[in-house]
Amino acid sequence: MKLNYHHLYYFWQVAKSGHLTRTAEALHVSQSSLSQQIRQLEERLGQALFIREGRQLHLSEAGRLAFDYAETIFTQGEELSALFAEGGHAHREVVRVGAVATLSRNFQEGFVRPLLGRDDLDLILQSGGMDDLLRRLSAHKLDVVLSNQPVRGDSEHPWRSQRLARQPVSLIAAPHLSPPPAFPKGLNGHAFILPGVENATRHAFDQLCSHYRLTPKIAAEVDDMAMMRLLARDTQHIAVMPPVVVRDELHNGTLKDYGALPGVWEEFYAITIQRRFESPSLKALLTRSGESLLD
Amino acid sequence: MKLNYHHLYYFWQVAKSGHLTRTAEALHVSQSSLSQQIRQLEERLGQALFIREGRQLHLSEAGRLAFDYAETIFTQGEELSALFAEGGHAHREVVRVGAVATLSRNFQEGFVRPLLGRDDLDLILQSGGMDDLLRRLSAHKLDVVLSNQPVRGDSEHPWRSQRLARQPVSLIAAPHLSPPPAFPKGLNGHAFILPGVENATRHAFDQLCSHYRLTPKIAAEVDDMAMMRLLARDTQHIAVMPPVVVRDELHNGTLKDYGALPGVWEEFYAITIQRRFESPSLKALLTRSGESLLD
DNA sequence: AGAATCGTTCTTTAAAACAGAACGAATAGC
DNA sequence: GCTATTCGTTCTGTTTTAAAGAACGATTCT
Repeated sequence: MKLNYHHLYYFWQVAKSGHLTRTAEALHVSQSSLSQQIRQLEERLGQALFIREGRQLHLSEAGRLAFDYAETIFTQGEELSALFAEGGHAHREVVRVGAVATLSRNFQEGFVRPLLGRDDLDLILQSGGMDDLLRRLSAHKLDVVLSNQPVRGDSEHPWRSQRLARQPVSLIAAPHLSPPPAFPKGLNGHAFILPGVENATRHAFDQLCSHYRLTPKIAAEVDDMAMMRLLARDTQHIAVMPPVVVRDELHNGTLKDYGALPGVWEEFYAITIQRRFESPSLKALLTRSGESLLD
Repeated sequence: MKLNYHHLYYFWQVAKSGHLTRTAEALHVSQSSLSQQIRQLEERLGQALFIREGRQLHLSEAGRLAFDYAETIFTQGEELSALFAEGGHAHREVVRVGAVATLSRNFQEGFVRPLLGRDDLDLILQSGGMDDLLRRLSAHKLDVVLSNQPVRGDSEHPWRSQRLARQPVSLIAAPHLSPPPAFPKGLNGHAFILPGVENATRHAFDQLCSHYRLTPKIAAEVDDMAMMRLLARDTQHIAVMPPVVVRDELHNGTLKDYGALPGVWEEFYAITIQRRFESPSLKALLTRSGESLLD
């Protein structure tokens, strides 16, 4: 015997207002019909949802419980309804990508590039904090989140982290620096622009320094890759970052790559929710080889 | 013209399996009936949900969209159904409290104390990280989250942060310490056990030190209040924390309160979701005066 | 006390969900 | 390449469910 969602809907409406008659008028049904169907729902669930006090209806504890569920159920339903109501035009395919704000813009662009030429779909790009993005992912407001670190999912939030690419991390600074910084010696006398301590790349860099007993001077700690790019360009300090971030500057000679750090990688992850039906375009994005994302 | 949830349910079931006939058998309805009602849903929404290729059904883009909504809708519905199915016994009132793991246990206990004696309700206490707890709050898995810092809600997540109490923060250490630590002088030569930098109390403490030009030695940074309690008890360092955390030790003389820090407070917040129907017991908890929570 | 309000119950009527048969198109077997 | 089978759709009539209306009882207001 299945749960009758129309009965639940009526219950939800009546519970919201607290009045049976008024709700009946609002829904254009008779109060008798409302009353009956709510009673049927109660019989189906095996418990009273309302406590009848005189001619007033109060939610029982079971009713409060059911109301909470009904709230999310029909909020979703009305959202769906509204989605199809607007315009009524056919739904185009849409891919919604979230990216942590600190991620390289070039990488983001590389990721979505195959979608840019297509006029048969809408691309939505949002940036934000990790927490915020994951919440939107859980709420099905995003299809994928790009991040530089994986997240482990649990039963409640079945996230899947998939490494898209890894990128060597280099010493990057103005050209013609003297003495030219070289790893591991030849770093003395230079100051560094580093990713913040939260960053996995920073962690790897610190370990590397510790191994070679280096204590580099830190000029700045920067989380945002776009910001780091600016600082590298406008100071004489050495930035530790993936070359992809400053691809343009390396190309036109504004900046110079002084060599990759051994064993240090910036990694890029795509975080998705396990869905039964993935958008085919998104699926294609995720199964590409990592290299094509970074050139 | 309202959305027909039973049609949506059939659509969901068929979309899951991809086969109309098999689904019809599983649901004990005729395939003609299924086919008809899915068609009615498509007419209602104004778009095809399935693309008929030969005798196969594939989800259209609109169908993918609808399927996502249906998934959350009917997952909720089945959860509700299961909840009432088990036992069938009357639902007792339940209050589910989440507390950030680093929060003082004594405070937590003080908060829920009025509920402990009552055998007409179930109390569920969960601890975890802030993100995790807020997610559970949003999913209606928790009724309230206790934290030492407020969160600002937004339209998507209408969280309400309510300050329950504020508590002076003291210098706490072993008794008979010489020289006895006193604020602001007399802190030299002592090492401190402090809350982590994320903590609002730590921030206030740092500002205070900066104002008096003190640079205290830091022996340890600890986020968890229970851990801090242990360290204060088992070392000769000075812990900066609210006395409520070590109420028992202060009482039996294991530890001593060397005085409150001016203007530094540990604050306690209750974070709730704006709900139409609050549990009356929870409501009572939240409207108590702050003092009764801390003694 | 009397009138009005509100939810429930009973009976009848309208609407829907449903099943079965016929149909057409696509796949599978020979 | 033909036939048998599978699978979704459409049309018809039947059954089930939802809805409306009237009568009722209880509560609240004046």
